[in-house]
Amino acid sequence: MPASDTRERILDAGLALASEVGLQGITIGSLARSVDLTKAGLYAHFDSKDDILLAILRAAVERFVEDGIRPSLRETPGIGRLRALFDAWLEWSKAPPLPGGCVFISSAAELDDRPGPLRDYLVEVQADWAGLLGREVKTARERGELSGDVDPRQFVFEMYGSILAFHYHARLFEDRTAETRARWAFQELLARSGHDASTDPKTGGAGA
Amino acid sequence: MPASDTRERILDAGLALASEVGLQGITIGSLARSVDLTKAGLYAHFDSKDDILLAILRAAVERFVEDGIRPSLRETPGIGRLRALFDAWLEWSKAPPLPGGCVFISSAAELDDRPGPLRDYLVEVQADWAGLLGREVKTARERGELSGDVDPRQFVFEMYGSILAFHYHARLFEDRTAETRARWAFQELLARSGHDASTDPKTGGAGA
DNA sequence: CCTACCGATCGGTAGG
DNA sequence: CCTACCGATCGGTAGG
Repeated sequence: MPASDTRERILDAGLALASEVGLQGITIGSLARSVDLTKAGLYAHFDSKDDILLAILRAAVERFVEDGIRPSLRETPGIGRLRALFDAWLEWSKAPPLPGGCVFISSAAELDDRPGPLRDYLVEVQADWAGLLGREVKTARERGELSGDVDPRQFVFEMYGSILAFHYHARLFEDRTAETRARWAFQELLARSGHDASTDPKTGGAGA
Repeated sequence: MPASDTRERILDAGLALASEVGLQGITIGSLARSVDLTKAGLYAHFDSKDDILLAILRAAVERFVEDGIRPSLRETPGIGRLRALFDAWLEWSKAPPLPGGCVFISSAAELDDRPGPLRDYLVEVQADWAGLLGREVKTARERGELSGDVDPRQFVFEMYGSILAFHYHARLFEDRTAETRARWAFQELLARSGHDASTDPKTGGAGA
């Protein structure tokens, strides 16, 4: 029971569209056209436009969990896993399985001012993500891979900084060095949090 | 010659509207209503919607230059001025003279994917800003306030990170600690760039 | 899942 | 700066 092939097709097209024009930029008409249905056809699968947008956001989350989080959880808890999560995050922000940028970052800018179920869902999802990263920082601290006085929330705040600056520089400035700079910033964050880089399995890829 | 009072009124209202619903969220009708004109009234002052949006973006830049950059330039070149610029930037991102968030950040997410004069202007303005910050980092380096191996572009990249993470956390998560975290991140950036914090005139405000 | 349609609003213009 | 209007599109629905 694939839930409905058409529904999946709609969400795929919606995800692609959202990454290009933003969630709010999606129009019932444009979405219908991109999936070769009439507008009424869409309403056979969804109740309202908001219902569609929410489903698209959920689909994006599913993909990120599948492609980014799940594989990272196979890494050893602590620094190793934290690094894998950062890499997955960066990879996703580069260009998900999508033409435009990261749907979460662009929709955050659109939604931060508009109360409603869409915003609520995004906040919930992002809080979960920040929480997961924070717990991994704690684990690394407990394992002695990070120094005892590292503040997990501050650490996660700065991880967000690297990713957001990457997204901004890569997409607006079309700056090819953005990825290297983001990795470098993360490396520096690890270093000043008491992580001994000389014990890393792989330290390459950085260098301003 | 105040250029036309009405034009100013339109831009003021447009700026406020843009910060709430985004640049692209502005509608000729909604803008006309918010300034108590008819749509045709707007076209007595502007040629097209894009013309209006561009003028709004220009008005935002003027304000930032006036309120943020200009006063900072009175500070001593180097660290002092860099700190003033960071503070002004953070202050502006908090809530400009505007209800919504920073127009440049939100419009960057909207425009990064849409070629055109609007995007071109934003890129130009942001590149100028990054350049100005970069030159100030260089000055600080030459004055011996930052260590010789600091990379100005990497430094500016990380300043962007702090501001963007602040904007994201404050607006989406409604996180009250966001400002403190951003200042802390900047302080850490200075510290690991060889700046001796003990010589600062004012070091307060940080503390995770 | 389509045809055919709803009232509202979109960006914009003619003419004054 | 307004009235009056343009064709196109918006989100959505009735009825099948």
